[in-house]
Amino acid sequence: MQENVIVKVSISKQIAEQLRSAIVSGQFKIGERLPTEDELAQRYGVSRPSVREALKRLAAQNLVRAKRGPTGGNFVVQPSFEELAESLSGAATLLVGMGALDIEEIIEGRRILQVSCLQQAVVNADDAQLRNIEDALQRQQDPGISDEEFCQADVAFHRALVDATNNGMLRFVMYTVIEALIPVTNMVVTVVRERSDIISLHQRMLAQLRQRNSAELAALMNELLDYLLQKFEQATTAQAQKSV
Amino acid sequence: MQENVIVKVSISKQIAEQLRSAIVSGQFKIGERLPTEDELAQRYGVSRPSVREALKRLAAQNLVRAKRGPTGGNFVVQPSFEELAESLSGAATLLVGMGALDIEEIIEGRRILQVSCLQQAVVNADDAQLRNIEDALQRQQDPGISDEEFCQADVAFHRALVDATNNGMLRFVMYTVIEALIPVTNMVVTVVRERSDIISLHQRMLAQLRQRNSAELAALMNELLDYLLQKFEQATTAQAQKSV
DNA sequence: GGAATGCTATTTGTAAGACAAAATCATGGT
DNA sequence: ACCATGATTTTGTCTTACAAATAGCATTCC
Repeated sequence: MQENVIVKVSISKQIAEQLRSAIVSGQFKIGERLPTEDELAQRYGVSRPSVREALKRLAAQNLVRAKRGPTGGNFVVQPSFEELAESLSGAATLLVGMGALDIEEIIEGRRILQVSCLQQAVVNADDAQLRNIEDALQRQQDPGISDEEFCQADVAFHRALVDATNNGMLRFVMYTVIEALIPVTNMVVTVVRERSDIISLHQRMLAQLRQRNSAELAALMNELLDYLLQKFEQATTAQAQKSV
Repeated sequence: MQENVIVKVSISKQIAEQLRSAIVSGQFKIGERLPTEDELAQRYGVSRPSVREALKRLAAQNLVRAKRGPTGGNFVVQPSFEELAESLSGAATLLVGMGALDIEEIIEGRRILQVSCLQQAVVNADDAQLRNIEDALQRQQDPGISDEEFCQADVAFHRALVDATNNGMLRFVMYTVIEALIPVTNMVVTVVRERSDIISLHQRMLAQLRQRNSAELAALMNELLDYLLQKFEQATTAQAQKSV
């Protein structure tokens, strides 16, 4: 059965790839149950642990989900925006955390991307989306919340802005960018402790969005990012001095 | 040792998460070898297969890599742009393939994002990057290449454009967007078979980029995406009729 | 007769032990 | 001095077994 080709790739990886392509090519439809682990093992002529390792690889990519019991098995799962965006964000924060991207780059990239998103939002935002933005802003204004909650509301605010573009591709991509900036926002908020400036800018942005004023909105976004960058540099130098 | 808390989450997943956070928090540095599977199993009080399943989850996220032999082990791997972008693209094509994003959205999103990237590229592109763009364009012009090679060159062209922004964040994000459009380009090329129009547009874009003409460049990008959208619709209706 | 309860079968989850394969290093022979 | 060979370490894979969850069925009690 085994070809005498020298394959360096581990069996579990091969099987994971085969299953993956079988899934994406539609051989296994969404929600469908794929064969039991024993059956897969038999079909591929390998042991169950190998099949399981392959399935875990797919599970890590949110492609399958396991369920126990008679009606259980490994099911092809509909990858949701949220999960996929989450794994993207995980990758992005990894890049940030390991220093592959520096803060200036991130802010500059976000400036470019987010300004253009706002122009799209000016055209497409409907009332419900404006309300979502306002909700996030309201949460942010509560002085009783913790720093962490403030940052969460901050993320929610920017996500709501991107949602207002009514474009799934933009949402998917921008979630990653927004998430990557969290550490910065976090640092600025916890160290410099300037919530009011951020809130004020957000309020003005929402007002301009309501008036469909694209140019002013872009200017405000630039102002916000300038502010973040400046405060971030303050925070890092302050920390550097404190540690000396 | 085991708390009597009822944990529904599988052990391998828990361990994967613990190892992951240990890695991203810097407890295990990049390139470092983490303990042997036996040692990890002992340390966490679980069996080796469980540890292995956890490691496979991390391997699927390109966080660790295994190597055999005395100097072997599971190593924390430096996540490279290319690998991360690849897994992102996999997620994006998944979204496309499963119909969570429609083509109009993707093209519209790409229009917004890529036009702003080009404006950044106008400012930042250096000679080497311009050469890379030209190289990809050269490859695309060879009439002897297959459709698949043509699409690869097309991707390389657009990637080179994004690389010219000199911004890692943009590159990271845009690779995903570019990849998501491959099926469309592919369809247009294989069904409609119009390479020359695409090449011509690319040539004009490169020329305008060389002249640092931001406005004209944006217009050309819009023209290209309009063209793709139009041809895509032609292709789908043609296929629909053929299948009737 | 109906409903609740427990039993059973199925399927994933976890464990333990063994051997194979790769790769490094040391040792011995030529 | 250099090459080869074997020992050693570590991941890769297989086998077997049992635990846990859960759905379906049967049984029993009211």
